[in-house]
Amino acid sequence: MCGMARPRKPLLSRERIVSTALALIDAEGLPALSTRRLAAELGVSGPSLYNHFTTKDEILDAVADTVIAKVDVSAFETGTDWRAGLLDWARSYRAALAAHPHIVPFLAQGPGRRPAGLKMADAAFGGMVEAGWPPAQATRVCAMVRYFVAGSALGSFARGFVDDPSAYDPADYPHLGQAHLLAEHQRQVDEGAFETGLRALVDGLALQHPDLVPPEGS
Amino acid sequence: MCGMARPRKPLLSRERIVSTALALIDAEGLPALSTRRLAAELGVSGPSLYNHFTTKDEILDAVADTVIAKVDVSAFETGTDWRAGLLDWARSYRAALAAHPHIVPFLAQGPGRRPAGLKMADAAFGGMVEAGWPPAQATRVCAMVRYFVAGSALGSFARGFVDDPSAYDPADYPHLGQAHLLAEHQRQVDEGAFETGLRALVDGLALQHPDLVPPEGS
DNA sequence: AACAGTTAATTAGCACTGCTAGTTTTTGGC
DNA sequence: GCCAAAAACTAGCAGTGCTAATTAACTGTT
Repeated sequence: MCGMARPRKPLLSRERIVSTALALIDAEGLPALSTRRLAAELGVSGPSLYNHFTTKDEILDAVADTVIAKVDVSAFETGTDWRAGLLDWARSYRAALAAHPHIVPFLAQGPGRRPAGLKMADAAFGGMVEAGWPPAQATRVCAMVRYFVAGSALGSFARGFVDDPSAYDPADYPHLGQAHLLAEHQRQVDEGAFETGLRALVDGLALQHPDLVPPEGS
Repeated sequence: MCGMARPRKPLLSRERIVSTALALIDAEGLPALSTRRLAAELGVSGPSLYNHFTTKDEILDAVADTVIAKVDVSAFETGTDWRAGLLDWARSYRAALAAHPHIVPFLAQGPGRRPAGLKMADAAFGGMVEAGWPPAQATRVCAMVRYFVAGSALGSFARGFVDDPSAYDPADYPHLGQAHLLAEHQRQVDEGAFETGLRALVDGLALQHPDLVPPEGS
């Protein structure tokens, strides 16, 4: 009987699974990624995936890892100003999430155990310490930047505000204009909120630690 | 036939469904909330829930709403310093999420359309405008605080770091100590990271808008 | 070269999910 | 007193993640 058993050349590989999973999520959203659907996309039937991953969450972890791996932390390696390092890192971080908005909800639920996330945290932490920050405080600063970026990404990319504000009674929200309810308006706000917030965060940190701020012309 | 049809007194109500759903989530986590399980907890069989809610997500939305409804925005009503308003709001917001950590991942995915969330945003926005902030910037500031709180809550409360760091090679992360991988350490970091970050955020905003900061002794 | 063990695909199916359809009985308004 | 709505029920559908058992192709040992 020739009922396709083991093929001459493997049909699957961890890489191929991860990349088509990401493509599917990007194209149709997180809930569209079922094991059967992903397998179909790969030209393979259902449980074959479990020869390469032990669990669906493991696949998603791998996908999340490739997204985080694209975050640029090079600004910390060159020994520049820590403020520039934080700004560059945070912007690159946000950009990496913006490139794949549909996976952000999953990603936000546990950025700890994935190797790329740890590598990123390690680089940021190392850069801050090298810039003179006490380790305990450096840890806090890196954590807060991560929180801010993740929260901002969630608020922006996920299903945000409502599309039809007419269902809401403006009298219930005396200060908020109708415009606040519109998704389009929300998108514009987010752009500014992230930049403004990031700047305020870094400025505030510099204010709390004036000794760590290099003199103007250097 | 006496096969329990409509009872004399209604067994269910939206309130009772929402409160036991929240209790179940608090006790056993978000994935434990299935319609059948929740119905069993209510002494009722499965699809009866759909007489009161049209969808499971609608139930979750209602649960999330009751959580957000506990956020205290009174600091904005009294016409105090906007900095105190922001600080109090953010802390109360975080406390409300910390009280029900298991629902945070759902809550973070779309805080826009729920009435309590809108009410909260309305109060914060109104307070900032009353304190002299231009509306466009007030919107941004409120959004960034929401992002920070949500991101912080997600990073802290969700399944964070790994429990057994021995599975990781320290050589891969030269700066991070083993302690960074421990959940317990992470929890302690979060406490400080939120407060430090919040302060930095407010300080940085005050720095960007010195005209909105009242003189010291008033 | 024969054998064994691992690998990578298959199909069948289990327990569970959210939800719909249709039934039955009680309630509340005219 | 009647009739529509409300609120419970049972049965069941399509879909979910995942396991078990099967088959065939590679790989390494003797």
